[in-house]
This record gives sequence, structure tokens and C-alpha cells, in this order.
Amino acid sequence: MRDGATGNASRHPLAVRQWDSLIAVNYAARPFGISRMLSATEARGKCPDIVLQHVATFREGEGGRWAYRDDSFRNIKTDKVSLDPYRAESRKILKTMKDALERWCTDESEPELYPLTRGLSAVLEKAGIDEVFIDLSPLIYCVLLRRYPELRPSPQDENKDALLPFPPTTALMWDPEDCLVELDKDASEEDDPDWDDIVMLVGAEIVRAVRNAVWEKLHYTCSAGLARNKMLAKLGSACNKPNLQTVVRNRAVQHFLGGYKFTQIRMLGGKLGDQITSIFGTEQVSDLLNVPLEQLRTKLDDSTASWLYGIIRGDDRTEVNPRTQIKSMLSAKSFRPSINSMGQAEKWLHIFAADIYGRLVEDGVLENRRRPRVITLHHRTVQSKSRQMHIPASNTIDENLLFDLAKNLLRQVVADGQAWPCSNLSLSVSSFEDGVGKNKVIEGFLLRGEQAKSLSYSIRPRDSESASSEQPPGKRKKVEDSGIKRFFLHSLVAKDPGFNVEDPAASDNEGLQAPPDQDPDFVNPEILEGQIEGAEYAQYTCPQCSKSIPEYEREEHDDWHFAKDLEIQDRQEARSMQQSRPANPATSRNSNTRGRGGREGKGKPEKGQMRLAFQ
DNA sequence: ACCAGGTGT
DNA sequence: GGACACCTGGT
Repeated sequence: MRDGATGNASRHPLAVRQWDSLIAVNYAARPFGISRMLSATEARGKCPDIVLQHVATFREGEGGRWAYRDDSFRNIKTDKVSLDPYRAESRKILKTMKDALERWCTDESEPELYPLTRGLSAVLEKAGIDEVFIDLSPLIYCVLLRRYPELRPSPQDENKDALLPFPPTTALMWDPEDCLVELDKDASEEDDPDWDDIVMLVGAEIVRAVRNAVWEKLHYTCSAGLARNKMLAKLGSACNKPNLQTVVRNRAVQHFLGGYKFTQIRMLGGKLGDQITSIFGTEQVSDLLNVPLEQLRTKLDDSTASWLYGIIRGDDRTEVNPRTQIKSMLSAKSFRPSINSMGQAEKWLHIFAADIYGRLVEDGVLENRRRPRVITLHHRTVQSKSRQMHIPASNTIDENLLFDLAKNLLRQVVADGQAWPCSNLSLSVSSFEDGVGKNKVIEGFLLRGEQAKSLSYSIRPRDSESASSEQPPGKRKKVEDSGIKRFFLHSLVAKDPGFNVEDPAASDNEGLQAPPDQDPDFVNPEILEGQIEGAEYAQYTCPQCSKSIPEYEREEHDDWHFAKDLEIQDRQEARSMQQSRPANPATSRNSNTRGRGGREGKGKPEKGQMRLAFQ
């Protein structure tokens, strides 16, 4: 589990400026007392040398292209912030991390472990533009099996509750840079290590490798926290910034948490935290620990009470969600002097539409036929209001369409009541439909690895033809060079985890499964292969895409996944990882636990196993 | 389905 | 605080 704040390692004081305030401050500037929320003037007062870089902006009349401009801070009236550069860096970092993690799940040296570990991979959750949670459990499990053969399940080892062997009693060799949180009072560093400790040690090794990769490749430092759940990892990550990792061993949790204000715990930083503070007259976790559950229940509703009771004891069950494709895109502007007319508002709608459209294109969303179904306009005067509508499925999404829809929505809001003066306006698109739109036909077919290679060559020309014919002229080129290939590879694995191939006959019927309003020819039928050949051979169910393929094609199939991973954007990767979970071959029992959980019952300590002891 | 509101970076 | 993004709950 990991979480880190990344920061460029510049030694010169530097901050990112948005209008007159700072939104990010590097570590070199912090000793001067510079923090977020300071004004540019205040920052200069504290550190005359500081470099203040304004964020990129869109400018009225310059279309959808952002730029860094020397005078943007003076143009708050006409410019709109663009966070695109940060989104791009964020993607690079995630990709680097993902690649670094990947190396931990493949080990050719011990083929007998393949059935147990193949397909296991870490899950990454993007928690912010510069933060990520990583569930390392699957990787740690792999490493444990390799290093501690006594943990490998033996055939007669049916009993899930069978006791684990004792771990080796040799002292653990922590890296000098691992920051260990002091143990609870009832525990001692002299005690023999337990499996939980070893799990953390392995995790620390992996995370160090990930952080090193980020440094080597991108020159960002990052801090990390390792613990048994997200809440503890998050708290830990802040303990040793900017460039160290903090390990909260299970035997240290009580001591660690006891020193915090509960308002620093995730979900308690807002109104709920305030409410609890005033009810119980304290912000300290240690004080709240003395309050019995029954008493919490008298003051809070039941679910909140028991959640709170658990969370301050280190019990956080929230999963690391595999990042899915982006769920919404928003473009917004606050108006310092409020705006007062439809005409003024429309200018901004143009910029919003261009911004969002650019991001739709950049993210390859159009190429993938992933489109938002809903558009929403938010409007704030004294109160805030929002209106949304469906994006007509028949239209090609472009800037003008977005603008027209936005304008309609704005009219509705304006007609609705007090619309002026308006202090904030935003446009967003959401409800992304990733059913590859016109290519639903692909789902339900299986493309064999070998054929995938040859066919992807043979069909590419025609494929891109039909693809670009329905693209606006401006985007043809992009589709042709890399877009379609990406799309092609992606769409085969991205969608349906079940991946049914029950009706091979359907495969050579054009568009048999295509919804009536969709064009079945977008992907030529001949590239599809609905039949599994070699069914008489041993079958292998790919944990990544759930496809069932002959054993002898496994390697090739994996190569194919590997190539795909390199090509498609990280968010798309995350999606396929998510879908691979249920297909984990190791999941034999415990349908209510996750794939990795079901199996870890055997491989991990019975007490305090990573997050899974609870259920 | 629609909208409001809360939480986080 | 501004500009995001995500989630939940009420109707």
C-alpha cells in the first residue's frame, strides 16, 4: 500500500501560482514559511528570490490551446486555468509506477509457482493529481511464496485455518531509509518478527523500487507510507516528506494512531469531523478511544458510529479501487467580480467547450469511441444550481456541440430564476459510455494471439479508413497513426470480463450483435475470430482478460497483453486490471472475498493479514 | 434520472 | 481558495 506526494526536487524556492495565490510550493521554499494559500505578494515578502510560475491558461479567442504566458496573472478576466500539464505529468508518474510494479510479478525462475502467481498484479488508485494508493498484496504474496517455500500451499493443505509455520526468527534487515513507526507499548523490537512484519518488509522493498523508478525516469521525489490499509498508509506517507517512506507495522498501529487528531483521518477532515469534535469535546484519537461504542451510538447514527469506532482503532476497509477510465471532466471559472449577462457567460462557455473537447481528444476518448452521455452546467449566484441533459447519441461530439448544449442549459438556468450576478460557472461531461460505441460487435469474440498479430496488420488500413471516415476532418491523422491500433488492441480486452464465446457462429456474421443504431462495419468482420480452436488442449484462463485459451498459447497471449499495456494509456490499463480480478484462478472459495483475498487465507498470517482478517 | 452536497488534492 | 474529481443520498 502506498501513497506519496510527488515533488520536483529543485533546490531553488519555487511555487506555482494561480492568479494571485499559490497552489503548490516546493520543499525548498517551505523553510521560508511559504505555504499554499499565501498570496504572491506575501510569498515574495518572505522569500524575495522565489520563482513564481503561473499555471498555463486558455485565453479567450485563442481556441482550445493552453499556453504559459508571462502576463496571465493579470488576465484573470479573460484567461482560464489549464491543469493539463499536471494531468500529463500525473499520467507519466502513474505509468512509471505501474511499469516498476509489473516487474515484481514476473519471475521466470520458478515455473512451479506460475499457477499460484500468474496474473497477479498490484492495483493502483489515483487519489489525486499527485497521490496514489497501491495495493501491494498480490505482489507481496508472490514474493513470499518465492522466498518462503514453507508458505506454499501443499495439496493436503485443505484446511484454511491451518496454522502457518513460524517465520524465521532472524532479525529483519530494514533499509536505512525506511522510517519505522515505533511499536505499541505491548510490543518490542526484541520480539521475533511475525509474518506481518515480513509482509511490510517486502512491501517496503517494492515501494522503494517504485520510488527509485520515478526518480530515475522523471526526477520526481516522492514520499510513501506503508501500512495495512489506506487510512494508515495515507497518514504514514506524510510523516517523512519529501523523500522517505514510513512503515506502520501492524504492531505499531495503536501507538501510531493514538497520537493523531482524528480530524486528520480521511473523511474526518470536514463537517463530520467538526461535528464529532463538538459532540465529544476533543479532537484527539486517544480521547475518543475511551468512548465505548454504545456511547458513540447515542450521539451518531449507527453506521457512522461503528465506522468511527473502527477507524480510530486502525480498521479501515476501503478497497484500493483500480483506476477506471475518467468518469467526468469539468471546466470551471470563478468570477471575481461576478458576471452579469448571458453574453459574458457565453464567452466562457466557448472556452469550457474547447477545454473539454481538447481533453476528450487528448485522452484518446474519441478514438476509443468512449463518449460522455451527460453534460452538466453548474451556475452559482447566491445559491448554486445545476442543469444537465443527455448528449444526443446521434451527434459527433465536437466543440460546437458541447457549446450548443451548454448554451441551452444556461438558458434554462437563467429562465429558472435569479441568474445574475453569477459568481461561478462550470461545464462538465460525465456518464462516460465505454462500450466502444459502434464497436460493440467486438465484444463476445475472441481474437487468438497469433491471429491478433497478423490480423492487426492486415486489417489496419481498412479499419482506419472506416474509422477516419466518421471522424471530423481535423482528427484523421491522429486516428491513423496510433489511435486505431490502440483502440483495436484495447477494445478487445477492455470491456467484458465474461467474454463469452458461446456462439461461434456469430463470428462471421457481420454486426449480428450490433445494436440497430450502430454501424457494424466499423470493425471488419474478418478480423474477428469467434471460435476457440484447440479446445481439446488444456485451457488457460487469462487472469487479465478472462479469456480461455489453449495452454500452448499462454505465453504469446501474455506477450500480447504486455504489448498492449505499453501502448494504451494508464487509465485504460487500470480498467483491464480491474476486470481481471474476478478471473483470478486462485479464487476457489469465499465468493465474498476478493480474488487475492481468498487465496491469501493460506499464504498469510492468520492474525492481522493485510486487510483481509476482517471478513 | 436528476440534483444537491460532502470530501479530497 | 480555485479548479478540479469522486461519491452518496434524497426525490
